[in-house]
Amino acid sequence: MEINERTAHWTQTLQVSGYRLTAARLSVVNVIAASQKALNPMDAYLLARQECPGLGLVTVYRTLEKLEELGLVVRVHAPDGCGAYLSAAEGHEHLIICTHCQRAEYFAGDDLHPLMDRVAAEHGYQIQDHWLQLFGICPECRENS
Amino acid sequence: MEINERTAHWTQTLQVSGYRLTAARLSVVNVIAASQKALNPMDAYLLARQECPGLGLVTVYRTLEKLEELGLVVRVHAPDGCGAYLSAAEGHEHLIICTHCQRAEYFAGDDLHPLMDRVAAEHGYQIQDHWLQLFGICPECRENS
DNA sequence: TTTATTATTGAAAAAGATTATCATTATCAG
DNA sequence: CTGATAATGATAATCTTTTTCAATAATAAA
Ligand SMILES: [Mn+2]
Ligand SMILES: [Mn+2]
Ligand SMILES: [Zn+2]
Ligand SMILES: [Zn+2]
Repeated sequence: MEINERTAHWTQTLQVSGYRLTAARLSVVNVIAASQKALNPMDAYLLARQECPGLGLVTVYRTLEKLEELGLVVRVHAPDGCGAYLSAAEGHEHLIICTHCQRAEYFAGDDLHPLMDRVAAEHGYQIQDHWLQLFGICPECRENS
Repeated sequence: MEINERTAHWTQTLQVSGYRLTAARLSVVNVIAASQKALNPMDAYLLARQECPGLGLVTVYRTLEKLEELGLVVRVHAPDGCGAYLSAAEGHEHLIICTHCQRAEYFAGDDLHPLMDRVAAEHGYQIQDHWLQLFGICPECRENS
């Protein structure tokens, strides 16, 4: 999805959900929706303050909380931290994260059903969900090294 | 691996690595090595204090840090927290975690190479590592519900 | 066994990250 | 425009993890 399309979708969803559109909130939306990499609250705060100087860090936390609750962003877990947020996937996708620059991209088309069926049978678990993430070096970072 | 075997291995590894064997440290080792579920520092502290009453929470943090550095335990990431530790896998294995009781088991035999090759080709990433975790309901919890 | 070295310990303080309070302000339906 | 109230940001409060430091205990050497 394109950035403008995404911010339009997010602001509309916020509004439809009964949330008001404020300058502070929109600055956070813009920053997260446009970012190629997962941002933690402090990252987002520093970037969004360029658009909304009076912004408070608390508002960043509160906005991320709402975006997550609406399924528009997801929290990204990685070896170096689990407090960063990224635009949610479109459909069933998983992340590949660059260990150099932290750029994150989604990929689709995994089929873990055979594996899950086997594990379910062997361990007796009723499987509900799965997490899959790949880590590597992105094309840009491969060139610059 | 059996519990006694595991604690023996851990204490030996600690000693060989130049760390001293103290009552405080051993109480933490015993608790983590015996646990079926991932324990966070406070969990481990409360359990280990039964064996070592004077134990300090700081020592739990420090012991977990050393065990992780030696590859004997791993930090487990889950939707409800990323600060818990579990005995490390033997070889290449991944976790299946019960969303009811948090019991965690390893499973082997996943083969993500075809997927990783495809993603590498399509996204241009050089893939270094992967995380895979399944979530579900364990056999015991399925019965009790 | 005794001794010397020094890694380890736990209390306390400090630092970081996240959440709660609350008076003020801004949004938006009417 | 106006009124109801959601949202804001400063501040304080929590919660988790790390740092400091003097006292202690584990280990190797004598
Ligand atoms: Mn999948
Ligand atoms: Mn694997
Ligand atoms: Zn990169
Ligand atoms: Zn269970």
